[in-house]
Amino acid sequence: MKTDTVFKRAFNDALGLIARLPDGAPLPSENRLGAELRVSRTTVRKVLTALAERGVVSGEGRRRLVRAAGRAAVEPFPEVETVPMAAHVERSFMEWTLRDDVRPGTAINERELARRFGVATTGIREFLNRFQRFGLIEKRPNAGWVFKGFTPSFALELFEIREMFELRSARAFAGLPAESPKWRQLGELRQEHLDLLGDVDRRYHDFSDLDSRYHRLINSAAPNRFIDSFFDVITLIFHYHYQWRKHDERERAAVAIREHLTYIEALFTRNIAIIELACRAHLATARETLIRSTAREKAFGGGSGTARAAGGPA
Amino acid sequence: MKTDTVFKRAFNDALGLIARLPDGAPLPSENRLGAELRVSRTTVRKVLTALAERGVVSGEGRRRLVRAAGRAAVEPFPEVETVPMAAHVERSFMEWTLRDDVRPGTAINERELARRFGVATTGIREFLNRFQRFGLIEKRPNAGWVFKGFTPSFALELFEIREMFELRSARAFAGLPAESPKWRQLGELRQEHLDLLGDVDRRYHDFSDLDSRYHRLINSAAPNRFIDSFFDVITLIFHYHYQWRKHDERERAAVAIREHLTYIEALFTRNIAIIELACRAHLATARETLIRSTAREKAFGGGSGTARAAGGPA
DNA sequence: AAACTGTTTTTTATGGAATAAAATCCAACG
DNA sequence: CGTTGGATTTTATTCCATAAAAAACAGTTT
Repeated sequence: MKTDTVFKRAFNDALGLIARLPDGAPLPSENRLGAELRVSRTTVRKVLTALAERGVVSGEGRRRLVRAAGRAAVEPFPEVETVPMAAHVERSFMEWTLRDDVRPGTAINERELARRFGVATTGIREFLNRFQRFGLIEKRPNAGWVFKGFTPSFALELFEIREMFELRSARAFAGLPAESPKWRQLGELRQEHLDLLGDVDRRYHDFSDLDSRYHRLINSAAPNRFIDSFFDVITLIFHYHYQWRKHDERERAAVAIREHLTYIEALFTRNIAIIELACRAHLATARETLIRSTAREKAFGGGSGTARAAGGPA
Repeated sequence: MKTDTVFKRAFNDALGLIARLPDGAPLPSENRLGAELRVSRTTVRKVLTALAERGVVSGEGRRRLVRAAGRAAVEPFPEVETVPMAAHVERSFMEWTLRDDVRPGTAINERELARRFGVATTGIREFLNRFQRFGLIEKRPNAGWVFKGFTPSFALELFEIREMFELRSARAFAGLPAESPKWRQLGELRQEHLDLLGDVDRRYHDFSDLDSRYHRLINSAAPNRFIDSFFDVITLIFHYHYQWRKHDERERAAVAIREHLTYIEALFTRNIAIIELACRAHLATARETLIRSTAREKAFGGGSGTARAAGGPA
């Protein structure tokens, strides 16, 4: 059966929305709410019914009002029930590979993962098919999947492409006309970097998101769907990687922020040679960090997961 | 239920194998047959049983013999029953978009495609999830898929990446040591090009495959999973594109072969500047061909398929 | 008429079951 | 002892059913 995470997320968001309205205020129209909550009217109506049942809104049809009295008592749905299955599976999979230190070459068993993650095999299959493009798994028809692993060669291949793409985008960015709004956005990001650097001891874990937004801005100078798609790979890898390798996290973030700032200044000069220098320097550091971490993963023992040997049929 | 295309394909291949053996010859062991037919022993045994039923082999266990008498009478399974569902869906989808001239922005309806292609919706979903990375479709959660189309911008973005990758690989190829076996392979491919050019009037449709093998050899000089994956996109697009746009096909193939030959000679010089020149020239021609064809597709009317408007929920 | 809500239809997401194919285990043969 | 074939177990593929969500349709109200 389809999960109702969409409804539950929308319900929770609606609670937040209502909290900002005064007692007795009229509710926005169903269409407006739909746009706000990013769901169809069907789901909006379901949310409204649920809110009415809990006494947070009163009235019917066009005459629905906010009831402040009920607001405090209403429990939102627990966070876990609002995450879509696809996201849950992705997260579970990445954590499985990282926590259990799954070895390169390990066979992936659909049924076992389904059991482990608490979903039907269909969900696993769908995830694996989508995830294939990330280069970490490989399909052997009629014989399952193989986990190829966070190996040093994975990191090297990833960064070879990343460097090509990033240099190309940085050059495109430098060529943007002075009146492009992207220069302003770049300035804003510079400020965000400075703010984060000033408070890096407490907020270093915010860097992952800032990093992604920065590189996304650079890429947006000359959009290309294949580059965007590749950047999804980077984002995913770094997201989980940062989450998992806590060692020296603060220090690594601080270094990266400073490199970004140099890179940003370089962009403002619009001098290609200077830009390439800053860009390459930053990517080299990032590559070293990732490679060091893959090597470490390999050196450690462990590897609990499914471990059927992986070879062709026959 | 799982299809038995693997069995049927193996059965047909086994018939071909047996045709080459003399009457009364002993059959290879089950393991050997499995390796030959590229299936598991389970399937080999199923094939052997089927062959025995049809009187093409006699005996049991280790004492199975070829019976020439029966061979001629045995019908192989029809070709269609030997193609795996995934391949069938892919082909149907590509033909659908090309033949019906599906417009950019058209919503893709899982059920309708399932009916049209004669498979369950699961098969369509799986295909779409895998196919997403090709950049021709896009998913809108809970609201289906959109066909983004063979637009000129698709062709431009495709070729921007292709050029980056191909130049990089060509440079790597030029740097291979003289004793690398790839130089010999390159020489063999040069000969194949010459052969094909000599008989291009009859064999121009063989170019698609040669093209793919040639570029794959170049890429193999410095393997990178992301480049290999991107090359799958190219291969698919060109495969169907060549199959569908028959106009000037012979002429286009002849031009491309000549460009390849120039490119190959350039590689043998190992002079980077010359190589880049030849490579860029070839890619420029290919890009023009593809762009011309996308423009044409857009100019024509038609667009029969599912045509629900594509927008976000609400 | 435009924007809204009530109702119905269509479509997607997900679990489950049945079968093909692969993998494994085991006894017998050479 | 290594290889082969027979029997069994495990796993992947595929179809189907059902609930959630979106979309379309049809009146109402302002």
